[in-house]
Amino acid sequence: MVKYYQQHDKFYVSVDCIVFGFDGSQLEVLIGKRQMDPGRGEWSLYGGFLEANESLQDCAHRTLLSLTGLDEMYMRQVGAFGEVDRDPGDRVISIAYCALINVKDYDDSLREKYGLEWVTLDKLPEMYSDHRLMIHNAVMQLRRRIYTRPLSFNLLPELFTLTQLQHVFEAVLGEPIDKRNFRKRLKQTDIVVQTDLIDHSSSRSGAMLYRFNKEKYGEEPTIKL
Amino acid sequence: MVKYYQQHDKFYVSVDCIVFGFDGSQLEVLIGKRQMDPGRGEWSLYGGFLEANESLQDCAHRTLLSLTGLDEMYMRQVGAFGEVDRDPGDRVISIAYCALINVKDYDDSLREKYGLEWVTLDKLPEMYSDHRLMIHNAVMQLRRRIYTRPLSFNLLPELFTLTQLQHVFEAVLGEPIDKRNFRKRLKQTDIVVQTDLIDHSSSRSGAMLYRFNKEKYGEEPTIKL
DNA sequence: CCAAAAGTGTTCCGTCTACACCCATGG
DNA sequence: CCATGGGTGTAGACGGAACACTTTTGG
Repeated sequence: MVKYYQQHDKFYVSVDCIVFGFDGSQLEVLIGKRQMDPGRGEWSLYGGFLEANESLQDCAHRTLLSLTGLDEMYMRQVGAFGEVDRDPGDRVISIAYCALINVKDYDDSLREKYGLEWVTLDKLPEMYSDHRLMIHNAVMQLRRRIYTRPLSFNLLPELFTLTQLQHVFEAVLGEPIDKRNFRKRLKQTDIVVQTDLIDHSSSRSGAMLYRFNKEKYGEEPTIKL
Repeated sequence: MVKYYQQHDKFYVSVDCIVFGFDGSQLEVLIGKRQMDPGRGEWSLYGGFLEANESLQDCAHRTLLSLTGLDEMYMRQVGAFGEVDRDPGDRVISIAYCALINVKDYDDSLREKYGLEWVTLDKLPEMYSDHRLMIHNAVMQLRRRIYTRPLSFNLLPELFTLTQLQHVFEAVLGEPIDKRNFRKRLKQTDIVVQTDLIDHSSSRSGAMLYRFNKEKYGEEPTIKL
C-alpha cells in the first residue's frame, strides 16, 4: 500500500467516556481513581486508546461495554480535546463521548472491578487532565438536548412513573419543574405510554407506570416537550 | 522522558475547515479540488495535518490563516470524524472546524492560489471522503446557534443594513423571516447599534447602517433573539 | 413619475406559567 | 386516621405570528 502521509506526525488518540446515571434525585457520573502512571490515584474518567481497526464510535462502544457490560445504550460524541499538554504522559488527542445508562442495569461487580464510583455532579472532585471540562461540556450538551430528544428514558428503567421522569429533567436542568405543567406537556406528545401496572415503592397509594414509546422514537428524532 | 503509552497505536490527525461566507442571499462554502493523491481532483474541504507542537485550535487557526489571510475570525469545533476507512489514503482522524468570514475581507488572490471556489449550499457537489457530512453537521450547528449566539455578524462587513442581517438569518435557516417581527426582536436586544451612515448601494432611498455591539458581546455570550 | 427597497404597529392567537386541592393507600 | 406522594384544571400574562401601507429617491 502506498503511504501518502508519511511526512506527517502521528498521535495517540483516545476516547474518554462520561457515563451518566441517575440516583433518583441527582445526576451522577462514573469516575475512578487512575490506575496507571502518570496521574495514578487522581480521579479520572474511564477511557481507552483508539486501535487501528476501529472507528471512534467503535472505540467508545468497546470501552463502555467493558465498563458496564451494557451493549446498547445512548451514546453521543461530546467533542475532541487536543491541547498540547492536556495529558501529562504524552501528547494524546482525546474524543469525549457521553453515555446515559440506567443504574439498575449496571453490574456493580464491574464497578468494583474497575474501582469506579458514582459521584453526583455537585460533588465532583478535582480531576485528571481536562476531564472536568469534558464533563462540563457533556452536561451542557445534555441540557440543550433533553427537551428535544428522547434521551431521558435512558436514565430510567423500562417502566417508570411520571414523577421519576420529572426528577430526571430536574436533575439535568438543575432546577425544579412544575408538576402539572410537565404532565400537561407530556400528554400533548405521545412519547410515553401508560401501562396498567402500578408502582408502590415510593407512595402509599401507588403511581401509574409508563414506558417510553420506542416504536415512534427509535432513531433519536426531534421531539417537542 | 518516560514513554507511558508506547504500546498503543498512533494516528494521523487532521483538521478540516468549513469556511462559510455569505454572497448577499445565500450561504457559501469554500471548497477546492484536491491537489494531492489520493483523490486528486475531487472536491474537498481545505484541511491540514496536526503537528506535534500545536493544539487542535492552533492547527485550525493556522490552516485558516494560510487559507484566508485572516487572523481573527469566528471559529468553532464541529466534531471529530473517525471512521476507519474515511480517508482512502490512510487512517486519519479528522476534527472539523467551521469558520464564518466576511467575503469582502477575503483576499481573492489566496482563493486562486489554492484553487478554491465559493459554492452555495444548494449546489454542493459530491465531495471527498466524509466532507459533505462535515458540512452538513456544521450547517446544523449554525442553525441551532444563530438565534442564541452573536455569530451572524461574522458573515457581514463591519457596517451592514438590517435587511442584510435578515438575509443572513434567512440563508442560515433556509426560510423567510417576517421583516417587522425580525426588527422588533432586534430592537428588544441591544445587539446592534445604529450609526448615522446610510447605505445607498441596494436601495434608491438608502438604508441605515448598523454595527454589532461588540463591547457587550465579546465572549460569545448567550443572546435571545 | 415610477420602480424598488426601507421603514414602521397592531391585533390575535396560542403557549407558558403560576397556582391548590382532593384522593388513595399503607402503616 | 393520618402522613405521604399521586393526580388533576384554570385563568392570566406573555410572546410569537400574521399582516399592509407610506416614504424616499435615483433613474
